[in-house]
Amino acid sequence: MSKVPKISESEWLVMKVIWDENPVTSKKVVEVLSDSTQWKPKTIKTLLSRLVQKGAVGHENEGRGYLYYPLIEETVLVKAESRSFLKRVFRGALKPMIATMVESEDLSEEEIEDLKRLLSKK
Amino acid sequence: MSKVPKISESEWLVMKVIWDENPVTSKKVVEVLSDSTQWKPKTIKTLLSRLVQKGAVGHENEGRGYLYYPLIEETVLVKAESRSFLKRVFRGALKPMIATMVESEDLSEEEIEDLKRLLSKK
DNA sequence: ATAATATCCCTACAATTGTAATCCAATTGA
DNA sequence: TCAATTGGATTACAATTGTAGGGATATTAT
Repeated sequence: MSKVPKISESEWLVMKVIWDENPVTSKKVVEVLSDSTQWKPKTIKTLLSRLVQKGAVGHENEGRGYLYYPLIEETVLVKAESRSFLKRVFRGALKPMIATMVESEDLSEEEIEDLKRLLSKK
Repeated sequence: MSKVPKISESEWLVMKVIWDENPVTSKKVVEVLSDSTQWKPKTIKTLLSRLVQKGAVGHENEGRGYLYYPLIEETVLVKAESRSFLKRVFRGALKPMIATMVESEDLSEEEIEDLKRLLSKK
């Protein structure tokens, strides 16, 4: 049944880099995240190790270090998180959730059309 | 600017009871949550205290105990959480989020119609 | 060849979270 | 009236999280 590990807020940022750059060295992860965070390289290494421990990330040798790659697909984690969020915040009710989001965030004309089309297909 | 406090997973369950039953005694909160969780009354008391500390809940005297009431509106907390979720999991992109949710959750005919109408109004 | 550097592994340490138990005062039931 | 119960305050304690530092080792620059 392969449980999905819990990924913390900070770990999510690291996962995103790993999904985007797959496979990737820690050096590269540090580079990418140094743009969007204030984290010290050591902090990023710690997060990487924790993700490995959690089974979310794997690695193979590449010279002196590792090449990291995801062991969990982004879509799988995204779905698990979405479901948990939906349950926690909206008591599981999808419609109010979408309504809230659509009200409070911005959508372009085109996106609205796309979504309507998507709904029609259901 | 009144920052929105961070409410943990378990605390959310308590908040929902407080919003629903506002105002409410701890006894009542315990009653309601005993149906949906395995928590001991003491655990629920702890969560209540933490919510008070965080400024999410207030109380006034009522006999030997307190009457608890929310200090933060549900919509405010819901919006804050939604935004943070959207950013963390979907990199802030609303359309993919809705697409994912619509794909993986169930919506009735009617809900789909409602949503289309809602989108049309935007 | 040495010194500087980069990687990993291990350790650190406070705050938050989950999950209560203990202690004390007030209330209530016998 | 005296004991049992209940509610709140305080304390507990391990796991997770945020945020690194230190040490060992390999690599690279001089």
